[in-house]
Amino acid sequence: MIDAPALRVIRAIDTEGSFTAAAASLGFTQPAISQMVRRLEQRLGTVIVERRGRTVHLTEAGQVLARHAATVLNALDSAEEEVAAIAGLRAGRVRLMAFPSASATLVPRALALVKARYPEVTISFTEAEPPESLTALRSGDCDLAVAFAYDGVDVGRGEEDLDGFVATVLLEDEVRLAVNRNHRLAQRESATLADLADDPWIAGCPRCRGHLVSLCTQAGFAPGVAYETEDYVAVLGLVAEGLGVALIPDLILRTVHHPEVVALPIRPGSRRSIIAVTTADLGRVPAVEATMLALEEAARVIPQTPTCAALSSR
Amino acid sequence: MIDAPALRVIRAIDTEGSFTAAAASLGFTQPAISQMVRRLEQRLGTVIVERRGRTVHLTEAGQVLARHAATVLNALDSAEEEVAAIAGLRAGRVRLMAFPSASATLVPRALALVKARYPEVTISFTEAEPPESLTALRSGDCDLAVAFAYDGVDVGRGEEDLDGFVATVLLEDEVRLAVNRNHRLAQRESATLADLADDPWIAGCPRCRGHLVSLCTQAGFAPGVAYETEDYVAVLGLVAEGLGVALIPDLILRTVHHPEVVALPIRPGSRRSIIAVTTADLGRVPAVEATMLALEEAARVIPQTPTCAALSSR
DNA sequence: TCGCCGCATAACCCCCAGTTATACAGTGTG
DNA sequence: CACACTGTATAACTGGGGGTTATGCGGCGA
Repeated sequence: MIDAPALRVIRAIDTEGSFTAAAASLGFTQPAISQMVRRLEQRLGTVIVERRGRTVHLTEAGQVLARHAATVLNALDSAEEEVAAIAGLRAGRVRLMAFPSASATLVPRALALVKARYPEVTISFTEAEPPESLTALRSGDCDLAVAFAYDGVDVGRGEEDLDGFVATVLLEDEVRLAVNRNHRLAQRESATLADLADDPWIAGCPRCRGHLVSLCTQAGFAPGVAYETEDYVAVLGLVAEGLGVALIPDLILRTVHHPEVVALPIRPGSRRSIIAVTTADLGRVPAVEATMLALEEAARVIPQTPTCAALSSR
Repeated sequence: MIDAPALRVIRAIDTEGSFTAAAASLGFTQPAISQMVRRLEQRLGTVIVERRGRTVHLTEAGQVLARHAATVLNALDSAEEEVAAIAGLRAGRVRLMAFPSASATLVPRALALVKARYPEVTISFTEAEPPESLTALRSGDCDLAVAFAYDGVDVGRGEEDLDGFVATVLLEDEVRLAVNRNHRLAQRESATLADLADDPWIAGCPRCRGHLVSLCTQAGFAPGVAYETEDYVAVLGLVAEGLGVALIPDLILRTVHHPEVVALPIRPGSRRSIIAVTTADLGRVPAVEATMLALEEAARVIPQTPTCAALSSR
């Protein structure tokens, strides 16, 4: 019935005082205005402008329209501006979730990068292990998740999508064996899991434990899990006390050092991929995209751990 | 860029939860919604809805649009409603101007009629003699004027328009001669102006005075104007005191009676037309039109004064 | 009285926004 | 595990709304 262009015309007529001037101010020709007014009048069933000789004036109905025109056009303008701000990274919000050990270096660095480039973009950050973060992503409570996948089993690898998600590999994280420095294997250059078939094991998060069991099974034994904790600092503490051995991603060992603990490469090598996950649509939201790029950039600064191949050729 | 239909669609998607449901609720087909969203997205340069499997959700930008959609659509709705109210005579304002003696019966009756039929229509009323009321009409300060025209000389007659105005004759008002009941002509059935060439005259408003002079000139003399007042009650008072004679419209004599005053028909008869004047555009404004009709109806209740022809045949 | 300025109208035309038809993807269920 | 159901995306087509140019007409000022 009434549309925005019509209101713009009404407003222009009101302020300019003539059809011709209104047309000029809107970039139209004069007949366009005449027709627009006529259409609107016969649609509304009442006169909205009073043609008095060479000048035109709004009738009461026209003034009603002009009054509401301000509201409507202002709202449209601010909507457009706000969306443009989001599109232009002058605004926007990203709900980021990452697993605890990514929170240590990768995420803070990426957050800093985004904040430096786009100060108006706000990123809310929640720690969560991959299963929860992916659930949150699925349910719409999260825009971008930093997760990890062990050796391509847990979730898809590379640029592939998992369950409709889009995942980008940020970096590869070599899994190492953590033993007490007095452990019988502490001086070795590397170890196989079979060497530790009888040691008590300390398991991390459920997925990590799953990975541990899987690797040990491949090595021909079932690990005796003596302790279980999601906190890697605690894991290191347990190892430091000589209470057991553990598999710990290299990324953790770079941030949490412990003098009593020695980290050995394992053979065959095992890695986890640290990935950024989002949906195809959210990946195209500017703020999310920018955060994604910042994560990739932050990951690039952290040197990749030597690959299994490079390790064995040493 | 952003238009009202698009906002309607966004809102529907938000509330309905799917394109199909939104389409159904708006009476569109599903592809229409798909295309609309796509268009909007590429126009705005950002993603608006996140397609997650079988369900869709608004992104941050989409939520911004949905939020403003409420403002815009509400404003449009209320604008439409207000205009419809004006068009349907459930609202509206008429600025009416009438000359003093019309205010006595004609206008009050018309106002009452309008108020009874359309209680929500408000009529503001200002007394003004024809020249001022027509000026106000021309300048936009008045929507409808009740004026008078002496014998088709002052302003156009009948349905003709004067200066782009539209005039409708409400009633014909016979001009009579008012004399003191002791006047030498008081017992006559009628009089000619020539009979009163030597009497002192009492003149009314400027236009009335003009008319008096014009009639007397036709009768071959120049009237001696002893008193001049715009107030017809005062005119009658002067006549009652025997201070002079006056020409007074019949309409006045019907409302203001004075025992000392006798009103005689004059020969040749002279009348003034009481007309309702507005512009072509304003005449199509429902409230103005309704008031105009009410004026005509009110005039019909007041019996026409006998015409000059009927009088002379008596 | 003439000329300029501004609105109205007619004829034309293009593009946008719908429609139908159909393919494709995700999600439960036998 | 496959199938059916439900929902979105895409393609091709079509109609009409809304703009343009050209022209007429009326009011206002010099």
